[in-house]
Amino acid sequence: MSLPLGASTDRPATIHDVAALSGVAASTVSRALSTPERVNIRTRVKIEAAAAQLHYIPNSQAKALSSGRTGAVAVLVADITNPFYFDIIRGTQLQLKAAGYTQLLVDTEESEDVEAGALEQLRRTADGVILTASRLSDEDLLAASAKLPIVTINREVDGIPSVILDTPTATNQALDHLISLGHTKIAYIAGPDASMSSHRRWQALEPAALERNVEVRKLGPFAPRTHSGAAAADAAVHSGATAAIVFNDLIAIGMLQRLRERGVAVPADMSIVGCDDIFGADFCSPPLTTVTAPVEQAGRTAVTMLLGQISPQFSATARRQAVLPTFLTIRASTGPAPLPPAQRV
Amino acid sequence: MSLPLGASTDRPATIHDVAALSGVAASTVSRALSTPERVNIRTRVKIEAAAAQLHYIPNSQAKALSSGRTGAVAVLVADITNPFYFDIIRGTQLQLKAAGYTQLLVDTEESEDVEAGALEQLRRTADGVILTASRLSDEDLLAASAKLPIVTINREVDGIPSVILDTPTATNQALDHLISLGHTKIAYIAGPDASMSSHRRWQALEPAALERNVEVRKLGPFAPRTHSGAAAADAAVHSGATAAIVFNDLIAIGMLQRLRERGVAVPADMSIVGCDDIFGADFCSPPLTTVTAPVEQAGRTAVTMLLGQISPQFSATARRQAVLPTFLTIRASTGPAPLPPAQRV
DNA sequence: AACTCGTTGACAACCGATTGCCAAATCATG
DNA sequence: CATGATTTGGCAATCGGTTGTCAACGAGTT
Repeated sequence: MSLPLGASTDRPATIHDVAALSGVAASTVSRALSTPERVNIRTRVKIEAAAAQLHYIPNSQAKALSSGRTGAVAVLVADITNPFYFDIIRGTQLQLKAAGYTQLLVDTEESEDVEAGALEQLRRTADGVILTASRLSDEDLLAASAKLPIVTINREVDGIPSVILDTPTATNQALDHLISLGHTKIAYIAGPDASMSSHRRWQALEPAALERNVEVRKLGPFAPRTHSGAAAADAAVHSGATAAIVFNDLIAIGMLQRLRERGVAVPADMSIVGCDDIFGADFCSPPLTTVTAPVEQAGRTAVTMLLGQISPQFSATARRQAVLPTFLTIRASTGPAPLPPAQRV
Repeated sequence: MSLPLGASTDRPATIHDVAALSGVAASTVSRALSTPERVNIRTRVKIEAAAAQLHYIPNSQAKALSSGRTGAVAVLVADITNPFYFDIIRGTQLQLKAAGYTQLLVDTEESEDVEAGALEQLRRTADGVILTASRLSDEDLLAASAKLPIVTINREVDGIPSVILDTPTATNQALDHLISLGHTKIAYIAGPDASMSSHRRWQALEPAALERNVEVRKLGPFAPRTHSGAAAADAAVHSGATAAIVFNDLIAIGMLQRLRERGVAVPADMSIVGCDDIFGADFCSPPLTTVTAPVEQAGRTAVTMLLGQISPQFSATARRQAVLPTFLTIRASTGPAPLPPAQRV
């Protein structure tokens, strides 16, 4: 395809140009394009022809200014370079484009301040916001949602629609998996203190461990980066655990690297379970046993919910809560517990 | 930090609210905020206080409409989920934020049509565009650049500022590396036909191979995805090559997986060199020998160039061309060429 | 042909800023 | 103290659309 040249060496056509060319008023052009059924079919055809001829593209700024709707939805992520968000971004992008919306991607740099500031800005710029792993307090979130339609992902606040990836259930599955392999001393490598997901998993894990009569110790917090994996690995080894359930794959992969450096064999000496099943989890060494979540679907679902809030035309199918199931994917980073030193000789 | 609540339960403050509160005209408020030196210091203080009290945030749509500047820069990438772009995105995001600009991220889905359409749209929405790995023809690119400031990354067109990652030099280095290991039959796994980078590398590789008297065969094209790696691996094996220089790490990692499935040992039976040094290249198995490029810096440089075009205040430092050096990172996926079958027994 | 009813299209106000132009105010100077 | 030079501040037009209001028009009915 070729860019439409020729007619448009000058400035882009406005609605007035289209009106002049088709011999009607500007308002008629506006109506013909936004509510075609309220305009005579002949006039409409004439206007559409003129618009096509001039390559007319409505100015979205002007549209937003006069109508109050921007046609944009913001997606806030904590860290653009965290592969976990790729699929969210792709999912939202896909669904938004299909509905004729534009995606505004904002990186909050894992900072509450940046997140709050962006939210305030966005109030004018976007018709709604999708918040992933928000760092804000419940009160701030509620206050923000009073001003602007919001859907959260992996964060539950009463009164705010949300999409939750049910990782706690799967981490408990992971616990059973490890127990069945003979592990009795297990570490939980926690994520940032501000992370709801990390808390929820621990809250599920702790009672489950008690019930099954195994020891699970919480270590951390650790930043969700591969290089935090070194500290996490050292902590896990030092704790005497033979297996670790890790906040996310980024840290888990970092641990894999560190353990290899230290000569700790995975899974012979220590088993590792990650979470998220990000890009790379299947080809790291050894391939990571991890909790697989339908992340892209979470993005799509969040968009659907948000659009339901924003525009009545989508609201028929609108739910306000969704819990998406996850499952344990077993690869090669988990194996039988090593024999205790006493029994070795 | 807490969201600024209280005063703003109602709609956001406008410039008129600020003007009313401080007892001046709206235009004075506008001037006080954009050209402070042209306003009496006392008035200015009064206005600033009022603005702060009302949590005034200028409406960017209105600003764009009246001033013609949107304060946004679009970054077009072929595929958001390709890790190569992560660092570009991070680099541009960083630099744009520092300059007070907003980043508009657009996924062109590797499609020329989508790219052209987006460019046309963006003409009103963004002050400039950064194009990564454009699929457009030179003519279309030039036409587009006449309407809107453009900087390209990895694409050279006369008259358009560009940032080039000098991968051809490094792939030739890779060639020498392989030759020094004894390889004489080498495959070049090509990227999409529309990719300039792939062409440039081949154009450097072919004469170099001739000169060094080794055989380099071009195979492909292959889509820049991990799953294309399977076909690429099979093609490489079938060609009889003992080493492959691969268009990018995504394909290279896919090849690694496929080769393992087929029982072809890397690097014992075949050596692999990737390109880009993406996330995962260091922890795949075996870790990938690859061409490391300063991708994030490319993003930053592109922004600097673009801003130089857009606003005179940055133009002092503006260059119009930049070629960024890359280097070969040797990991474990390359090794000595296997002995020819005849010599084995 | 007169009348009603329902459509269709034009006018104008408005969204929230920027900016050119001019008048008022300030200040320095003779 | 009057005058001119220089600031400083306000009015109003403008950006490109949307949308409420209302007049004009055409079709259908009697």
